[in-house]
Amino acid sequence: MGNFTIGKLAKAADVGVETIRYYERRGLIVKPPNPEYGYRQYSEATLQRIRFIKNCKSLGFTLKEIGTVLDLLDGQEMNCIHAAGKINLKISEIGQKIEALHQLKRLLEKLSNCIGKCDTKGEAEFLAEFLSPE
Amino acid sequence: MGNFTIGKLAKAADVGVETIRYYERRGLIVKPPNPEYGYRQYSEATLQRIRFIKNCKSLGFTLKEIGTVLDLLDGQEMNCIHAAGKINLKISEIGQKIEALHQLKRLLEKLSNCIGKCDTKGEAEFLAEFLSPE
DNA sequence: CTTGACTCCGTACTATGGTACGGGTGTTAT
DNA sequence: ATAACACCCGTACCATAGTACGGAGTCAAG
Repeated sequence: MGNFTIGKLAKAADVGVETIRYYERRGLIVKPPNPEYGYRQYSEATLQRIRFIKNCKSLGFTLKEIGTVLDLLDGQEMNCIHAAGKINLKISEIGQKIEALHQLKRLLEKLSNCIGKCDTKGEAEFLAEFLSPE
Repeated sequence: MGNFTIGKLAKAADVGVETIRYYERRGLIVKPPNPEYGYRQYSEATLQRIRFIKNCKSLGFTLKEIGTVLDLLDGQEMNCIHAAGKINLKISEIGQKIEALHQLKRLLEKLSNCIGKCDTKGEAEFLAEFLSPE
């Protein structure tokens, strides 16, 4: 266990084989060295990395942004103060996304309520509430 | 106030003029009717719509998804039960995104802590925590 | 009443993030 | 041992979301 060929890894992470190769080309995951004989072997850690990338992507981060976060996690950033700054920036960015999602959720909940009551409200009114929630 | 030419609107929403035209082509915003003479006039409501789209995009939604949400807000979805189902689906999707962002935030906060203490942890360890947070 | 900035519209190009293809080689199930 | 299937690698193609361009019309300041 914990050893995959590229096809197994792709299945486990639920992405295409080509996606994995693409991430290797982009430097998001390391390509295991070409073995003396047989196929490359991928580790559990790589599987986790791919899942992480998928996750972040669905949250609106680009592969480039994800790459810099991975570098931070890898401890590739040698300058500690610089790294800390980047991390804190990301943390506050994430906080903002969370807040925006909460607003969006409240908006849809309100809409759901109106539909339940067969109440009708204009779209402009809803968007106004979204943009300046009370 | 509340009346914009396309250029003013683009500036106010902080997008390109071409982006607005693109959204019109995609049907995300309505193109004001061609006036007898002169330029089209855009309303405040359109500005809000574009800001909404920008916002949702940064949260990882595609333009297609955003379109269906806008349709719901517009009350275009005639079948109430169907609409309510879609809305509730979106709401739970958003809840999941919020949870994922919280996890990611905790992960980076932990990382930030380790850096503060000049403590070092492997990337695999961090990702493992992210994927199965205690 | 002209000149410069802006709009209109169609078409073409770009960047990002993959996805598909094809020819060759390696592996495995029967 | 020989299909049938998986991997390797390079290159080409694709969808999404814009971005740029060119030629014509429009507006508004001096």
